[in-house]
Amino acid sequence: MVVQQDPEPTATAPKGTLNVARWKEIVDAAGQVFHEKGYQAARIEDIATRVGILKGSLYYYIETKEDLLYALAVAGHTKGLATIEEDDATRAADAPTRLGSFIMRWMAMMPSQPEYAPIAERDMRLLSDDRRAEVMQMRNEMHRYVRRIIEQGIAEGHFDPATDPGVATNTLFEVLNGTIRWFRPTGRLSHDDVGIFYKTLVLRGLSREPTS
Amino acid sequence: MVVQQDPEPTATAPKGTLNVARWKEIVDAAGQVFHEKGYQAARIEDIATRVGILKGSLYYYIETKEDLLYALAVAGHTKGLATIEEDDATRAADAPTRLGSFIMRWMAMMPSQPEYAPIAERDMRLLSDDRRAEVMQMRNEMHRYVRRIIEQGIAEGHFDPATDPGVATNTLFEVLNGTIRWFRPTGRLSHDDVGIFYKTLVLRGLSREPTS
DNA sequence: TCGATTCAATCAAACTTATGTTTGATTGAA
DNA sequence: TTCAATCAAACATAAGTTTGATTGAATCGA
Repeated sequence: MVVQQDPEPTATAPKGTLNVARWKEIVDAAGQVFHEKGYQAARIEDIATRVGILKGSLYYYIETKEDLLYALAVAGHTKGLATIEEDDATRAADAPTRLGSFIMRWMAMMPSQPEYAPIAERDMRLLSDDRRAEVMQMRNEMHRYVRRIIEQGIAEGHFDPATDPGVATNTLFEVLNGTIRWFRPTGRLSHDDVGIFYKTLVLRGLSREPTS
Repeated sequence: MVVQQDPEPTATAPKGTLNVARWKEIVDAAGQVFHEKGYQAARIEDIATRVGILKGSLYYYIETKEDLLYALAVAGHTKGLATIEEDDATRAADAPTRLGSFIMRWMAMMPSQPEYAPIAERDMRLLSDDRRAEVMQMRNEMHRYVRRIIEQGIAEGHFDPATDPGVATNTLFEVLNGTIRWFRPTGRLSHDDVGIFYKTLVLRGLSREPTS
């Protein structure tokens, strides 16, 4: 049975009411396993075992392994967009304030988002064309948000006018999402500490100060 | 037959002289295919076809698919370390100069290194323990190099003493290597342009200027 | 209250397919 | 004649997927 996140024309019709809690368990487990091993190396069996059922039983919830990648991608991007939309507090502020706030909010979101991990990787290529397009649209919306802040900062005179907003946006997301590749929560530093570093690095980095 | 990059105790003994040019073709092709599809999704057949032979014939050169990943990882890291060791020109300079030079040299290296791509990814996990340890050692050496420059910069008073050198090093490599995930050489900007952006971003970012 | 019925959820096992790998034959230049 | 290099075909196996049976709690009818 398929959980219909939104209407999927060709998907098998639902058999009835679902165990939504179980579905969340499964997606969480998939997020963990994908994070540890990467999407392709992760076995359906790994995920099933983590949930406590047999691999075949997973197919009561999914039609294909890719469904799990898709579910995680949508969940992660949805969370990302939600994080962006909490912007109210600084919406009217200047670009440095808005960008700093965004960085801190993004980093605050990460620790609760193991699901987010896989979407920061290149596994998106493995989604079907339709699904990838859908996810990419969400991704582009996030990028547009950051890009506009950077453009605003240039227009305001806060940021270096030599900055290419597109390049800067890509770089910022690489920095933020790259965190999952090296950060270990057991270490000395918290996500928040790292966020503060990113914030000062980026705000100074984009400023009009001479480089020396 | 296995190309012995360095003594591998348990590897099958070489059958004789190798066609070294062909071996390089194969590694290049593997680099391209891995870059496009990722290591696991890449089929041995894709690589063979690109070289113009049948997939079985590849096994004249390798023992296992992982050999190709390993060869690329070693080649990429070797190139990375070589890039670092060209440091002579700025070795005695101050940290900002050295770091800026490193960033520019690194970016100059990238376009000629499709082989480098996979090592920037998380596919290293798929190497055998021994090989991964070996590659990680090279990686750590590169990180140590950057880290020392950052520590030097703090000691000199050029860089913000609040900087955690380890975090800054990880971040810098994420920025540099993240380039391969979004950069398209067909675009308006060159690797060099991006390098200049990175350089000013990082040097300003690590400086002691207040953030405003 | 209690037997019958239903159906979500899972099991157990088989099936399928892609693809990495092996093998023995072949080619063609030196 | 040799042997590096490749072919052609078969092989092996992991892992995704399918299928039919089973379980057990909730619901229902008498």
